[in-house]
Amino acid sequence: MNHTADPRPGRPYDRSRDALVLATTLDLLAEHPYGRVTLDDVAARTGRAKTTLYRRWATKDELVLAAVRSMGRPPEDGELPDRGSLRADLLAVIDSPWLGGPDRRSALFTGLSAAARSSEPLAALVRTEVTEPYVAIYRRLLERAVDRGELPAGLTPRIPTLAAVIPAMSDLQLAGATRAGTRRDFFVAVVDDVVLAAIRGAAASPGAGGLIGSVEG
Amino acid sequence: MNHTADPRPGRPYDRSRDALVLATTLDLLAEHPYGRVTLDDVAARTGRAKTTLYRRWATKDELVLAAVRSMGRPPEDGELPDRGSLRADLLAVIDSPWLGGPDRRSALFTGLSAAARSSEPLAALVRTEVTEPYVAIYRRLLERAVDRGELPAGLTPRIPTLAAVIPAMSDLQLAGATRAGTRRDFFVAVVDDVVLAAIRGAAASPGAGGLIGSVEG
DNA sequence: TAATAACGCTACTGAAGAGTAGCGTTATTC
DNA sequence: GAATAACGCTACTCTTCAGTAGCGTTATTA
Repeated sequence: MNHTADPRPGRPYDRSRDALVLATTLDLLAEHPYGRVTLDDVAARTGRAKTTLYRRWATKDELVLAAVRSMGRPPEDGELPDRGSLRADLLAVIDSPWLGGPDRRSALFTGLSAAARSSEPLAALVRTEVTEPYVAIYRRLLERAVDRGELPAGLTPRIPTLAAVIPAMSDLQLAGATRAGTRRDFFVAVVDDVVLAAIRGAAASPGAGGLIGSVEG
Repeated sequence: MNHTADPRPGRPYDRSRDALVLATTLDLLAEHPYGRVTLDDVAARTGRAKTTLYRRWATKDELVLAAVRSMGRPPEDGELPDRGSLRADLLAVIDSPWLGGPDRRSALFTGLSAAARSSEPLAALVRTEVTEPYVAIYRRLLERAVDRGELPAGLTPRIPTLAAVIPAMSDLQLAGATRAGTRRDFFVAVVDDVVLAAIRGAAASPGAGGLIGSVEG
């Protein structure tokens, strides 16, 4: 494949399973708390020796970091067609295949959230690679809705607040809500509420306002 | 104080700081992931010897268990006056002093959610001591709203789904939303959206419906 | 074929943390 | 005062896990 490979002598790196290693790291992060994801497990589940993992990534954090980077990005402008309404746009984000769709993506976010608490560089990476692109999407969708006339022009958006509820609901489990439906069901319900409220003007009291934003005066 | 104390000879247990130990355990759980809350820390922060802690609670899990039990319960029917509207009722739940109010309570739920993933008995306890009473409150509030005529009588409630979003938002941090306001601000925004949508009929598509519930036919 | 470097494997080091043993001290009952 | 048991303290055991060392094997280049 790659004819520009380095001309070093000796056996070359076998990169064929690197992607599997990264994916498995994410899988484990979605399943267990960060502290219980061990490199021995990753090695065993991917058929690589632990020492081989350390030849690529110097520390556990660097492996997780690389795994996060390998996730790709949420859908960009071009891949996010205008569905004609704010509700349809938000549902399209939810159902985008990024990270395996809404349920797996949500579980993964839960794991990353916990991992970010254990390592500041990792937290920074999660912010730039996951949070900010995600927030940018919502900002764009709200601009569209304003352009469309669905939302008032004077809207002060509360993007991070909105973004917080859509991608991740780690406490669904705490509330036993998983038995009442999938995570996707939950997100759809939120979207239904949020959009209807925004369009009809949720801001009952000044300063409060709904998740999407508030309108001054 | 207690004249019915056991008549055993020897130095009696000094219970004076037991409550402090339990409270400190919860504080640490709100601050760090479960795996990084150590009994050495609890001992140091409470001025007790680690061995003394083990004379009361046989394992770390039992300590956490006792701490959860010591939290008390969310406000019961009698302590939850009818505020006249669903919105006011929900805000009253949010602002109840249980567990130190909305922000601390939310942080604590985040910690408990993580802890519950590490221990099945602990998960069961969190369900019965935290989740179920909390869910019962929402059920009661929705019944009131139906009685009041605010919500339609044929409502199929989605209580666990609603309960999931109100008490805990561990991923606010992931989305950087904490900088945009307190956790309480977030909950209030959710309530504003959810209530407005429920009252005006959010269920745009059958089967979907908002967080509060859907109406058949 | 010689040199090189990745491979898997086994075995290790070192740190952290749950849980325990033992001891001298202190508060209580009889 | 004697017996008892909790107290704080130090020091330990045991387990888990991040990270490393060394070795025989294998894939590659020159």
